Amino acid sequence: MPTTLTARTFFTRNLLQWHFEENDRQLPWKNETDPYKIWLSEIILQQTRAEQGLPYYQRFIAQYPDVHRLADAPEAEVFRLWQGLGYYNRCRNLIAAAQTISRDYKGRFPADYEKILALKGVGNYTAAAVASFAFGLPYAVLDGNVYRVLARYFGIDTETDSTAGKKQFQELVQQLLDPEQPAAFNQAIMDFGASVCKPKAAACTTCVLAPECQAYRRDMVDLLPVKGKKIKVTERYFHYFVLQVGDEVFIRQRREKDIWQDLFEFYLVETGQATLQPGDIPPAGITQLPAPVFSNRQRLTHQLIISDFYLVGLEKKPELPGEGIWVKQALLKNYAFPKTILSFFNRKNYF
DNA sequence: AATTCGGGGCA
DNA sequence: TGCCCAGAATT
Repeated sequence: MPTTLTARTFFTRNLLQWHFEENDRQLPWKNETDPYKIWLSEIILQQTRAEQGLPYYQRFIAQYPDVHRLADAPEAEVFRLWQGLGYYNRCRNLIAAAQTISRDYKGRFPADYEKILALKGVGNYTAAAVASFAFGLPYAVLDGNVYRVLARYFGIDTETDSTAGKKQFQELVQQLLDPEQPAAFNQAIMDFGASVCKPKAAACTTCVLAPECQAYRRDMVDLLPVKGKKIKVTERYFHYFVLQVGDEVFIRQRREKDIWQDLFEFYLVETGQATLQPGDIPPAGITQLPAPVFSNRQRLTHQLIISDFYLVGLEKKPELPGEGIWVKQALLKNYAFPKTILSFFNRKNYF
């Protein structure tokens, strides 16, 4: 799909005009110039809606006003602040990048696209966002909004999750970028995708780009963009033994390469079926199978986690395989848990 | 090139 | 329910 200069001009000019006139929702990271805050907001917002990320952003800024504070914070404290936000490798990479900036760059965020891109957890999108918003560098962002807006406006049916698609859209948006005002362009195209050219129920009747929009012209708005990959959801059965001795509970940190890495959980027995079978009993001094006191289903992108929780009161701490710690209930708030575990805490009549 | 990393909002 | 969200890293 070759783009004419006329088309590029119309698109970019009208998009920027729309953005200038539109009173869109103000968010704390908009019109922000501190690269630390912009970077932090972008990491939090990866695959995350603004409404969901906003309270986390506010708590992070309050707790860690600058990159040194974040770099020097205890890892467990940062994870506790990230608890519930998901994609926890973002948190791990956030800490690593903060330490790189704090130590290698002495707290001075690099004003260089390649150096920004080299930071842990920073890919093409985030590097372009920070480079443009913080330093006014001419790098166009390519996120879910941009794919959608461009696929529809130019009538592109290339699969957006293919290598060819990424390349095609990346080159296109970079051509469309107004190098005189990269920050405004990037903000505009993402805001436009979020509020006008929405995934469902796009506001085509009032859209300022509709006159030149290929998808609108061909009545293909709901067919674009095209994604190729299908996701397969695996069912997993977790049996959590809430082992208690006095006012202490046994928890362990998930270290394996799996979901919820670095978060804490109870003693886990994972099986291939919903009901616990004789022989699945953990070596925890349990002589007979207890009945679950609570159940939970959590849907992740690729997995459905079905959990049963068993309350087990013990006289003395048993010998358990692997690593783990006994924690007083009052101190559980210092550890980061996945939502499945939090759902157990939040249930009525806990302990 | 394909998978896998959370969790929530929406029709 | 299925799709999507200010994506990135790993295999």
